[in-house]
Amino acid sequence: MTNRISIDDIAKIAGVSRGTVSRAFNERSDISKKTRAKILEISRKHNYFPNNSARGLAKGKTECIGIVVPDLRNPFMPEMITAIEKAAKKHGFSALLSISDGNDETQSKILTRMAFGQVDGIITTPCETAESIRMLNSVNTKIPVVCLKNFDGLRCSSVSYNDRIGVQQLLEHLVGLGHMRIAFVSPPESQWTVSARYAAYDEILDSLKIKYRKNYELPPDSNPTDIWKNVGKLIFDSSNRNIPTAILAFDDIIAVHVMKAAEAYGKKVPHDVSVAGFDNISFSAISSVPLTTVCVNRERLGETAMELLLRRLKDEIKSEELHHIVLIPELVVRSSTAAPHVLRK
Amino acid sequence: MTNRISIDDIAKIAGVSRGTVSRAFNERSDISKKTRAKILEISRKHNYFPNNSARGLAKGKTECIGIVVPDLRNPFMPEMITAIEKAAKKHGFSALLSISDGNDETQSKILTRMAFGQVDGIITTPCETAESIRMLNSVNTKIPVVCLKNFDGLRCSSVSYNDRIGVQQLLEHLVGLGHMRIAFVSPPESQWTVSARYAAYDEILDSLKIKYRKNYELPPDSNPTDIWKNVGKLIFDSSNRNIPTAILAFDDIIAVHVMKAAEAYGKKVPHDVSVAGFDNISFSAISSVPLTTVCVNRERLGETAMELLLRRLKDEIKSEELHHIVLIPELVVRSSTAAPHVLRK
DNA sequence: GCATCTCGTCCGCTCGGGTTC
DNA sequence: GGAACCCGAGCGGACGAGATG
Repeated sequence: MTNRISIDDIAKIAGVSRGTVSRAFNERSDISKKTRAKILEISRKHNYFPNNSARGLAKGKTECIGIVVPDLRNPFMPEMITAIEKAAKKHGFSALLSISDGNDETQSKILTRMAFGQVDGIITTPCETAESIRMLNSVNTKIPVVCLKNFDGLRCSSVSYNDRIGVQQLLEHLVGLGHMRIAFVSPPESQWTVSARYAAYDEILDSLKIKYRKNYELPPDSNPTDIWKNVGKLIFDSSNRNIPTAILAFDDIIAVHVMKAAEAYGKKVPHDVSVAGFDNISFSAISSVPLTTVCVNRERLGETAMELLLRRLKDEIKSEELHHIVLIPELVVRSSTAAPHVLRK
Repeated sequence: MTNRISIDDIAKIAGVSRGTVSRAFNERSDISKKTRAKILEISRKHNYFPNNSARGLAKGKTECIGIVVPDLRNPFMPEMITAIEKAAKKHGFSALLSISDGNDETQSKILTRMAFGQVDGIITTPCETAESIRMLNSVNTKIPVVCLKNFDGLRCSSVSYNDRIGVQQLLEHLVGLGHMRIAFVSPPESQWTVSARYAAYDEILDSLKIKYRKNYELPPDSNPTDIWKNVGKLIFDSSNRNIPTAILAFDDIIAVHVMKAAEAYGKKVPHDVSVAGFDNISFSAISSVPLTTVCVNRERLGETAMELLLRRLKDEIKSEELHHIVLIPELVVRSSTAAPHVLRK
């Protein structure tokens, strides 16, 4: 740090006191427009800007929020983060991004550091372990935490979207097309969201008086680019006598793998099998067969989370007061779903 | 901030001075193992951790780096960011992520704030305007800046990869397969990287004694999911008498659109037209026809950028000393390229 | 003389009571 | 009696000279 020029230097140059310079930068009322303009001009000329740490220390806030996510592999995350960062910036906040790797301990270290003066509040897609929940609840008593998921034991506000309605829209769409054998394909790691969507799948088919159930669970060891091979073996293998006519994938990524697997086994989508996903990631619109899926508005998700956080920061909401906001997803019908082949003959 | 417990409280409880507590947390030598252990234990019990702003102010550093990128739409970015954040974390740094939207002014505000005590150094994919360059050069005299691109006028260290070699590998691959009519498809916005790749395309074909040149430039107004429609009109329209047998796309995303367009016009990839991309984003391995592309190792890119930054931070490198590290990409041959149809008859 | 710890100063800024015209 | 400004006390920790055993 050469070039160090501080508030005192500017004060001296402007011929005012330190406090006045401070007031100029903090948009406070008790300063004349003229003085303020002059000070800002001088600051610009001398390339001065108030030091962030000092300001943070004196104010007891950082104007910075923390974003903690397990990884960025699913395009959903970057889109989500973009929205959060945008909303944060709009309110004068910066965003500290930290990747937990889905690891309890890593997450714990990140949260500790964040909670002690690194950020004013946290938006996170947390790990689902008991230890993680304990930690989040504890951090939430210190600085506000908004989770992008909501599950048992978590005592933090949350913004999420309604999995059940998403699943319902997709299933009703498929059943409406005439499908009676709809399978569910779930990812290797079992998370809360997976169970939630499966439960919805089960119950909604129930309400639609459909008996068929089939849950294909992907093996955990698969190489991310080879998932479709396992999908193929699991579902389309010729020895499988009871192939579903439609497949509800846990998310769009898996759906793409399902389509690829189908193709590899000579099945046409949607002619031989319909496929639907979840999330509407940008790629699903341009996949070889554009994917029918369910869309949650990331912009709104991000904005809502940020707004919830802001209200806690402004003390409009107390830490004991938990808010759970649930957004409604929308069905996006594309070409990967159609009436089952048998019906069309 | 309720719950506020400071270094003084811990000192009092432990029966030592403030300085000793500080030393316990800073791994300094002049403190006995026993005292240190005791202090850390007490801190843990009382849920204490040194305040980040105060520490930053006293030390004159934040242990935080800034990452500034135009957007996260291309999956390349999140992968890049993941690598940087990982490397940063490894060295005890947090990462502040800021999205510039490719906008000069936004970038400028971000950099100003970052340069004044918000972070210790910056890794960025900068805008390419004159104003942006001026700003970066100026910021770089205050805190170290490492760019993930390198272009004229920029006086910052950089880590990038060799576009020319990437293009060369792809072209030699295509020409080796027998292609004589290879077109280049470039994105709407014209950036430095586009010209660099086009220049490489031109010169390398020259050196391979191939005359054919064709640059399809995508219109700027296209909806991100509809790019392929424009590609189709541009390239595969039946009135186009001189359709190339192979297409070199600026990046994988465009390549995917090219493949989709080809399909829409009844052309089979690679039977009727070969397609190659750039970047090897995760999706290109699972697109309907897996894409031939060129791969740069993000892990290395991120790590290298972080290491370069660290050396500046440790004063091993002076700000006047510019380092430009150029990584070599690797060819990844998949199924989207093959010998041209005519040859195979 | 050495390991270990204490003390006072400083980092750069905000804030609010007090002062000035 | 305001509007505009000054002043001094923190904010929580780092650090180095000096004290203690």
